[in-house]
Amino acid sequence: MKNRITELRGERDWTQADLAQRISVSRQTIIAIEKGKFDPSLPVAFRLAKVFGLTIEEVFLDEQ
Amino acid sequence: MKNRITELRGERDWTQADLAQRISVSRQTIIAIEKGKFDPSLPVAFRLAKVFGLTIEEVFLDEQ
DNA sequence: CCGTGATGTAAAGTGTACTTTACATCAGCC
DNA sequence: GGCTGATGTAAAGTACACTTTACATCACGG
Repeated sequence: MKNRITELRGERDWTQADLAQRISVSRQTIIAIEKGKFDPSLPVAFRLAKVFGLTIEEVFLDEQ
Repeated sequence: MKNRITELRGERDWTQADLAQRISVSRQTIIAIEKGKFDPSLPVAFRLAKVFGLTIEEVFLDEQ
């Protein structure tokens, strides 16, 4: 499942460590999600959408 | 994380087995999610929202 | 009654989300 | 050249999402 996290994070000039702290996960988790190593859990997905002020559907691409 | 799955499934007169089949998970997974035993993964959450014709935010309640 | 369908519980196993720690690389700066 | 910050990789461990199988309960129709 693709996502726009690297892009959205860049727009806000946040480092991976910044974002990790904002949503209470480790930096490794951010790296893994950005690199597509795995999908976040639903609660983490909600926190990511919220921190960017977007909906989950706007952050994660449902490529069917 | 609360969800409206039991309610939405009921409105459509689908059994747990029906819904499980439609989104390609086991019936146990539906039971566990309805009973709040755990949250679905993001891909399963997307499939649930899609099968109900709603957004993830409309199916899952982000109680902060 | 008895059978059937829908819902539920339990347990054991597999895979994945997430953590912590440690180290590598690369760019920019002084 | 050496320091620092940002990004990345790797590995080991924990917690949780999901599966399969098996069995219990309860409502309903015949």
